[in-house]
Amino acid sequence: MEEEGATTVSSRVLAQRVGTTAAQVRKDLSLFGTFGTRGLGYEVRSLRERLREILGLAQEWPIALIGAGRIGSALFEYPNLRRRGFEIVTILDRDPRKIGRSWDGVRIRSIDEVGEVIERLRIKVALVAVPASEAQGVVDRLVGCGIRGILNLAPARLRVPDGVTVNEVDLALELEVISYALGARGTVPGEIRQDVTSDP
Amino acid sequence: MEEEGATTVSSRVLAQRVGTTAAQVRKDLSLFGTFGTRGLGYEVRSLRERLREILGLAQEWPIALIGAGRIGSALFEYPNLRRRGFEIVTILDRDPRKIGRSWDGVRIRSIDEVGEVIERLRIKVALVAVPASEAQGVVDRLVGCGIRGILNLAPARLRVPDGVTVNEVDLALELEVISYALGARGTVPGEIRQDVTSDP
DNA sequence: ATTTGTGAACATGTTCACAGCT
DNA sequence: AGCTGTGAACATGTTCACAAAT
Repeated sequence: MEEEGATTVSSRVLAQRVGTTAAQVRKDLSLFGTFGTRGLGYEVRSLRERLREILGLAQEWPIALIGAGRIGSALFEYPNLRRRGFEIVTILDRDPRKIGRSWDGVRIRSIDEVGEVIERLRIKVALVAVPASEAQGVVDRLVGCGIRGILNLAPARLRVPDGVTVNEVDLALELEVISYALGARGTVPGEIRQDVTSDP
Repeated sequence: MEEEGATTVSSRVLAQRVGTTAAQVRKDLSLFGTFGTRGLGYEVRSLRERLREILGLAQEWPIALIGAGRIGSALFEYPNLRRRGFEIVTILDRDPRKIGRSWDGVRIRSIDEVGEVIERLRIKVALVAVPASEAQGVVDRLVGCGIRGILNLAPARLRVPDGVTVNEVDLALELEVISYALGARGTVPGEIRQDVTSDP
């Protein structure tokens, strides 16, 4: 909206863009403080900036990519990560044939170097794209080296100590959700809503 | 559990495996019917079978992959989809250099053939892996041809008519969730819980 | 006139705790 | 004795509706 030249925006318009209600937007924002001006709405630039801070996105996040297979490669090339402030700064694998190669200037290192690299590059977050059977072992090493957040693409349920955040993305599971939604049950509660209800 | 030879399982054990509580498991199951035997628990094989039916997973789902780029390629090679009952049976792209090639015996076709292919192969679900700028256009065509479910990997908010299910996977967003969780706020409400609470 | 921020009302989701069955 | 299925109690999340601010 900033790029579109908008200087101010109401909860109603925000809600429309995002697929929720105006009241919801206001209540959600209110949990973090007071952002708007009554009668006017929210100042786009300052709202954006405050939200970036709340979400921890004011900084760039250096990311370790674990697994230089096909999925790892697709992730590495995925331009959206960088655009959104996440930069893959190291790639780790255990296959000797891959170690030593570079992707776009980023060297693929041995997983054994994980401790050294993570410390040197101050990495806190890792993208795990290894086979499911290796995922828990890799994650244990990562956590041991001080990684605090993990985005896991392997279809494996990971066990991590308190204080480490894991986010799982399982594409087969997402397809299963669609499968259920298409069942002979009509519209399913909990389905993604695309329609906007707004204040009366 | 079936492979492990278990013939019967309690809500408590199911809950542990899945990261929730025994009461939650029982309540959730009860919404779909009555599956267990008091005093004994659930019969593994029959529970599995009933759940497969409820989720619509008793059948194989033929899937159309839209976009033969890097992400599309990674998805196509991803063995887990097939293992979980989803088989990519056609690949559509608009790049003439890709059309006509085959991946592992599956021909890449022009997106213009979408209607014909979807009908012939009885495809109801598509995996959209095209650039964000093209996503809405592609989805409109898919919906026009009778696709009922879409798993969207492009970071674009899609508008679809009622009766079509869309599921969005946005990796940058998942990293943002981690970014927020790592903020100086301690443990965050809504975070994935790994600890199991069970009935007393 | 317009729009926020927020208690209060309402709705949905989770846990408790126990009767009822094996 | 052990475990399910489920109302009732409790907790969390959403919407309403309006006073306060510009």
